[in-house]
Amino acid sequence: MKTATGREEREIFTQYLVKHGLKRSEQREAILDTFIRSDRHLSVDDLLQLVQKRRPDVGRTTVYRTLKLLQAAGLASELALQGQTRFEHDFNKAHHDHFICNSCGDIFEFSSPEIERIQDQAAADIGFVISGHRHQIFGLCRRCAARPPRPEPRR
Amino acid sequence: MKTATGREEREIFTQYLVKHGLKRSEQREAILDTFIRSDRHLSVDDLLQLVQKRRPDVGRTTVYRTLKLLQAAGLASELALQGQTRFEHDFNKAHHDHFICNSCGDIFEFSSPEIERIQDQAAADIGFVISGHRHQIFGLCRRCAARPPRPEPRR
DNA sequence: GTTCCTGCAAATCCTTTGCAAGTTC
DNA sequence: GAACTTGCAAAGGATTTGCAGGAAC
Repeated sequence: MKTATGREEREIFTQYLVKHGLKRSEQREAILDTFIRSDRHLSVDDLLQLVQKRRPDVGRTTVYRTLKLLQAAGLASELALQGQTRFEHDFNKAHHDHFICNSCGDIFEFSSPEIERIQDQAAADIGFVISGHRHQIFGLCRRCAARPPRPEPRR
Repeated sequence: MKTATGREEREIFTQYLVKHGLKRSEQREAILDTFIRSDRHLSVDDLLQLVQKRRPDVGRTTVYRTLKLLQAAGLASELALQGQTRFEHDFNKAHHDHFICNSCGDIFEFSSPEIERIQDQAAADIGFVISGHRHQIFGLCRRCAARPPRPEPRR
């Protein structure tokens, strides 16, 4: 269970706005708040719908724009995932990797310092300076793997 | 240096077509051939331009359609890369990971059995059945890292 | 001859941009 | 009041689809 106060995130966002001469707004706060409360990996539409439950007047455009801000502030990061673009929290999160179920779409996270170490070494070998990484592992989650496979996996 | 005969790939593709009641065509062959010869990570446009050098009459639509076939046949795979979609060979290639230079866009590959092992273990822990993975590491390649950093990293 | 392929143009999807009206500072 | 935000609608870019003519089987 997570407390989801998001106090720190809110502070970071405010600082980011101030630092860049931007202004707060109810929409931005509603979006950040909704984003923080949800600990899932959301598409733009998911987030839009959640926000609109609270404030039906928030437009899709503003969600796009605010997500850009959240990324710039280091609070969110984009996850390009087989056609779908999703966003996840990027605050106080260790580098982590994703297990993505091809059947139900669920995403599980895991992190491994050992993998970090190996890739740092490999990077050093070729003189590459790492700034970030993205590791997606596809397959079937326990639940879906247990189910009998569909006759034709439909692309 | 690679021989780039692509004999095996061609066979696989032919078998795929036959199995699915599809037909061969000059365009498809030209596209497959061009794809095989290039061992880079291509965008649809890159591939289109290369193919058109040989056959100017090949349309973009056909490239899209043929790439879908190549994916279905297990010969190509899509690489979603910060806005850009690219395709790479997916035949006889060990699982591998990518270093992607944020500055020049170059892609370096590396593979690590040890990373494979770790992720297999992590998957087993949660009952996840792996079918594939995609690992992208962003940063600066040796050449670009050596250059003095730009004043404002522009978003 | 039937079925599949192709290229074009149009349609679609996702995301960004221009702009007039509303907010924040 | 000046500068920033917003939502809408329009624009943009990438990919897909409908269709008539052409090619493969």
